[in-house]
Amino acid sequence: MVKLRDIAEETGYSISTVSKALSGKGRMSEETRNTILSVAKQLGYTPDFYAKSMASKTKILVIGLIVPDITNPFFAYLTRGVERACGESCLLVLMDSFRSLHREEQLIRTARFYGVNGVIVGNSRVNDELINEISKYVPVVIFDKECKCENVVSIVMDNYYGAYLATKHLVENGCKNIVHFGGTQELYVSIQRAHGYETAVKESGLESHIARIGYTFDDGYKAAKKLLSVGKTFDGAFCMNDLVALGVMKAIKEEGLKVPEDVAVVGFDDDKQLCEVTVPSLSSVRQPVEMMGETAGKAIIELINGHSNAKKIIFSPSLIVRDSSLRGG
Amino acid sequence: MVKLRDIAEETGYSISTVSKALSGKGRMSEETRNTILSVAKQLGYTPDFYAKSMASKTKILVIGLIVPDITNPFFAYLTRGVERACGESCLLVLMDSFRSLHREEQLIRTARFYGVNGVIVGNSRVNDELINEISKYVPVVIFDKECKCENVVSIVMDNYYGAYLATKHLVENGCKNIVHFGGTQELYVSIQRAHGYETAVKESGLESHIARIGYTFDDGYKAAKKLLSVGKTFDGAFCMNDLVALGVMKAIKEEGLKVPEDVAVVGFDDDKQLCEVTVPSLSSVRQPVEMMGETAGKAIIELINGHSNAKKIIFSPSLIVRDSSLRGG
DNA sequence: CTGAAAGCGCTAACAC
DNA sequence: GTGTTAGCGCTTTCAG
Repeated sequence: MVKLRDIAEETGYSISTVSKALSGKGRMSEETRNTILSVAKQLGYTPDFYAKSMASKTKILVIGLIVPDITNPFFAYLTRGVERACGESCLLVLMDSFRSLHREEQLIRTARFYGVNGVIVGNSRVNDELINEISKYVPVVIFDKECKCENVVSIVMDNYYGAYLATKHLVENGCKNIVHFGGTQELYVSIQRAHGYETAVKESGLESHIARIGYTFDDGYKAAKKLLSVGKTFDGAFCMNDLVALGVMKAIKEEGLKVPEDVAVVGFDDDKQLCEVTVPSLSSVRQPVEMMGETAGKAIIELINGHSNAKKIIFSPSLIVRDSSLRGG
Repeated sequence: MVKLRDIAEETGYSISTVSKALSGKGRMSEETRNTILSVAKQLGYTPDFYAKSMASKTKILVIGLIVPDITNPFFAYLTRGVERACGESCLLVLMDSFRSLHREEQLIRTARFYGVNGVIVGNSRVNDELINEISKYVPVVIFDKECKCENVVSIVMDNYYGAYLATKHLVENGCKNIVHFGGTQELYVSIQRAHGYETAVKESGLESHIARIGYTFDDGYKAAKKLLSVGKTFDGAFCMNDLVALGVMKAIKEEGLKVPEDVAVVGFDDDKQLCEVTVPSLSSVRQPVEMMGETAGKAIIELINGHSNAKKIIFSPSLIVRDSSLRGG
């Protein structure tokens, strides 16, 4: 690697003069500067980032982002939001746990050793102690989890309200018999969504029926198929996520029923790619993921800079109505 | 920030002893080590990554990955592949150009200033000169582009062959009148795919009909709609990508035709989420994106370590047959 | 306008 | 076993 000393030797100037010429800081004759610049270029000089960071007071911010799966659109959008917040002034180190809890813990635990000034944890299943522990060393922003630690801000979505919105919408579209195809019980967001659904259903004087299934297309398909096969009919379906909703829709169609005429369907997540591409297009509860990511980025930067103002930021979902739930009249 | 000196002062040992205790390198009494370790913990010591990297011979590798859009599944999978190659020993700095050519150039040009030891450019529209220029400073791996520079390895997909495969498959399923819903002419991959299609069609004694459209669901929908509305019928459609294919399928259904009975459809990219979720499920040409990413990661590591063996690595696509193109008999 | 010297926080020979 | 010393490559006073 060519370094300042090489340029200094080549030009006959001192290292510090070269440094100044390159950084444009000190005052010097045009000639000197030009000579140095051209020699630097000619030699193919690249400043040593580490040496630079160490010597100068003002270091560039490095943000670590830990996600369970970058191929999941949710986290891809989250990442993009964080990137927006980074702008030109921060580096983003991406760490993927490949859905392994063990690896996620490992990453959270070791991130601070890699020059990372702050860590954003997307949707963690990790226990609070660990977060608590590492937040002593480095600021943390975390998704879908509350944490009372000093250096932690939580970013959460009002899942309850999203579910409530979706269910009410089904009611307003004339559904009398709404099934919730929900997630497993251990996940916090599942519980919240189920809760929102129940509230809305009861408020409307209807009965609640929750199918605890899972998160895949297949889960939705099988559950709906089963229900329909035993003659259990329904005219509305509020689903855990878009994939489940599509599975449910497939089952409905196979039984000769029509969406939304016979059964109105609403999903969750508003994966655009998915929702707008199916026939009929799928209504869904939209989480402002990218904005949440951007907020997370800004929050971590503020934490790093020492003026953290928030502890918890709550985002509201909105309902995107498409064809799958819209009944004329 | 607490540093080695603080621990040294607190324990009464010297800085170097502390360093050795923490790194586990030197030999010393258990007692000394334990004292140091516990004081370090108590003080909340985190090693300075930059100082460490600079002082030690063996630095951790940092790979820069430049993508146009992380929310595009293609690049998400690419990223994941690179991450796999990184393992525990490399850091991945993700840089998103947000589809701005200007920003992409900027990123390519400045990446080397951020402690990045090698750069992977996913699908660049940037001209060769720039690549040429920066490859003098830092090793580069680039997608869908050939480059004869010293420090560059190219990773390419055989788009021609993929298109050929898909078209042949349609022919074998009895299609006599196959339309190619293709991309714009300026993109290299579009040209290649169109070429593969033409070869297959001519080989089979059929006529070629290429609709140069674009890359979205809407593009596909409108183009197919238009064709069908002027009475131009076809019984096979090979589409630029999966989104276009879904658009085409929608148009076909709206005209009262059935897929695959009346028109067989094949997409490109094999976006699983999309292909398996539609009715009928969509046949598609699969690019081994994640593996390509992993290969890219390995290649850049090899380049950085000085033993680059390859200049160009070509991947073959495969055809994933689902319901949209499968005719009984 | 230019250079000498100190120091960023850490590692690694080499002495004691 | 433990401490001394000399850097890593750069920035930044402070002299000249």
